[in-house]
Amino acid sequence: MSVALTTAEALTLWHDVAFALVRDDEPDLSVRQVCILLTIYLEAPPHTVRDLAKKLAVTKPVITRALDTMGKLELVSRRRDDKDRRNVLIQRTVKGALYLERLADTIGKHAKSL
Amino acid sequence: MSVALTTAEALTLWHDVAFALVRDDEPDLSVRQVCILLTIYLEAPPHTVRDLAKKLAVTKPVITRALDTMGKLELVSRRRDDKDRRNVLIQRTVKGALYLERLADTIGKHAKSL
DNA sequence: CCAGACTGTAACGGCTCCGAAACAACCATG
DNA sequence: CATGGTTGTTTCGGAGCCGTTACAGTCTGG
Repeated sequence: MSVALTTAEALTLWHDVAFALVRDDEPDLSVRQVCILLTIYLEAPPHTVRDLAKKLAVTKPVITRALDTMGKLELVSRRRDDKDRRNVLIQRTVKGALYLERLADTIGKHAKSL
Repeated sequence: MSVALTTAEALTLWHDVAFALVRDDEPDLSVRQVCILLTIYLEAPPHTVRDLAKKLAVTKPVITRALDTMGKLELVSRRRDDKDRRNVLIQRTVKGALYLERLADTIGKHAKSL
């Protein structure tokens, strides 16, 4: 699928979704955090801190802290890798999946009404 | 125009754009700030602090501070209203227009390659 | 078995943001 | 004019995120 958007359409879409996120009750995630969350849910597992840091071109502590916060929100969970106990495997959660489904809904709804 | 997106498409689009924003050299704007900036550029002037606060359902200091930061980045400028000197009129700038044009490009590019 | 390389994490300092409340400048109505 | 209501801003305390650096646990190859 290929979608052509005018400048105004693209900006209106972005505005509407950002607006929905701000008005939402959910605590605001930073752009970085959303990016991390989406990477976890869109790309195939397994995900480690190192891999995510490399993919997003940020330092490892950024990933650790983002996992801390999103872990508290139960959008994501962590587990030690039994094969190599240095590794931490990042896993999806039901809440995280629902959160992103709602986000996709919001985006889709506003794209449809452009 | 009406654009239908699957869940995966919507999330991929959001991820790609967020990723581009994170990797960008520009200082990251928060979701709130982008929302304010887009409101200023998409809706018809004049814009006042009070109006923006009401539209986005945030307190006035949030707007003031966002204007401070974005003002430093020259994405937006302020001027006293001569008709009513209590008011501050928020104005667009060349840099701000260019910033949003680039954002629209990024969105459009990734929408096209869905 | 142990030195070195690799994991993820904690600690530090700096910056930004937030909401509530207090504030200063300004208008308008009597 | 004075007073009450309007505007935007500042201040305060608290919280979050960031990058750098330093750390603790784990593997691995000689």
